[in-house]
Amino acid sequence: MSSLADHIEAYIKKMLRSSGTNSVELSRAQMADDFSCVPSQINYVLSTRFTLERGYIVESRRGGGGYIRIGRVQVEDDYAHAVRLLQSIGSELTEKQMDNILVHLKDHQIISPRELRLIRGIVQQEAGKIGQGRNLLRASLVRSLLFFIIESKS
Amino acid sequence: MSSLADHIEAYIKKMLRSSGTNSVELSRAQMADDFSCVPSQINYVLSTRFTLERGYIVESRRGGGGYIRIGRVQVEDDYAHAVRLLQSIGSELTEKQMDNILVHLKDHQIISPRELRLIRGIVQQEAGKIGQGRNLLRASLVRSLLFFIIESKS
DNA sequence: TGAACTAAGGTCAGTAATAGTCAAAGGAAG
DNA sequence: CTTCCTTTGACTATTACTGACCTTAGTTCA
Repeated sequence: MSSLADHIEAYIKKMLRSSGTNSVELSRAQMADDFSCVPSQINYVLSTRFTLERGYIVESRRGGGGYIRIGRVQVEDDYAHAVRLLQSIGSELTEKQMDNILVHLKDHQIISPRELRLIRGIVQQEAGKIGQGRNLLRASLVRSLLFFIIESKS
Repeated sequence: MSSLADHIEAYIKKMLRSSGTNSVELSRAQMADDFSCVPSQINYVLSTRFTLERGYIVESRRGGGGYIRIGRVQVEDDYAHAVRLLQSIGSELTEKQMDNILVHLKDHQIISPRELRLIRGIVQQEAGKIGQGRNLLRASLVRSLLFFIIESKS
């Protein structure tokens, strides 16, 4: 049931975890070949799953000896970083923005997968109860829940 | 007597029981096909029977390879009463009502004094940001934060 | 040295595959 | 008959995947 994009994402994350250097380099064509797909599929995965919002940096070079390098953003202090992320939440938050923040925090082990699911569930449930102002509610809810979690752990 | 929605509910619960993992994944279209109904009927069942208050988390994704995943979250007996209290929170909540609930939960050791202060602080902060609909926001915020706390402890 | 060739990677728009929303119609229990 | 729950379907939104075409960098050789 999980899509090809999911598999590619998982594979890259596994490479990242086992790299030790927080950064991996790969060949787009090679990758596409390994997964039997068109090369642009790799770009699709990168642009949907490895965004800056989610805490990843992607660099690349074309031409002979070209490459794609994927790194995780470096933070000195996870706690301070999380607080900054929280502060970056404005008064409105779309579902996609929320997801990016949650995945970012999960990938950096600031919240657990279970907490991520719970927050998503709670927000979905509450947002479903109102007609207007969902983005406003989402912002409040996510800010509060994350603040609570971070505060509880510190 | 027993409606189609009931059958679908029972079927999903049976899948959950026999899954071993406390979570099942299904395809909305497939499900609708199996029960010879329109796909949105599945949404109806999910939104009326598999709510957070009843102990379920529903996640889904659209698009190719899309899915609906239903997970179970279990609440211990100690907290069942608190959950019922949560359910009684309507769509609006005044500051006074909120305080009554928080104090009650603190007195019954469901939340700690620190958590009480934290919730009050968060709600005050968020409520201060908006002009209208404070009671609506308070209800969502308190319900969500308390649910999160209870869920995290059980 | 620079034109032509080779070897990467990037973009974008179109198609297909799912799921979600909402309001209206239907039906059963009081 | 009224009210509440169920069922339906038309319309919408999101996500995945593909292929044609574009850009950039290195290499070769007249």
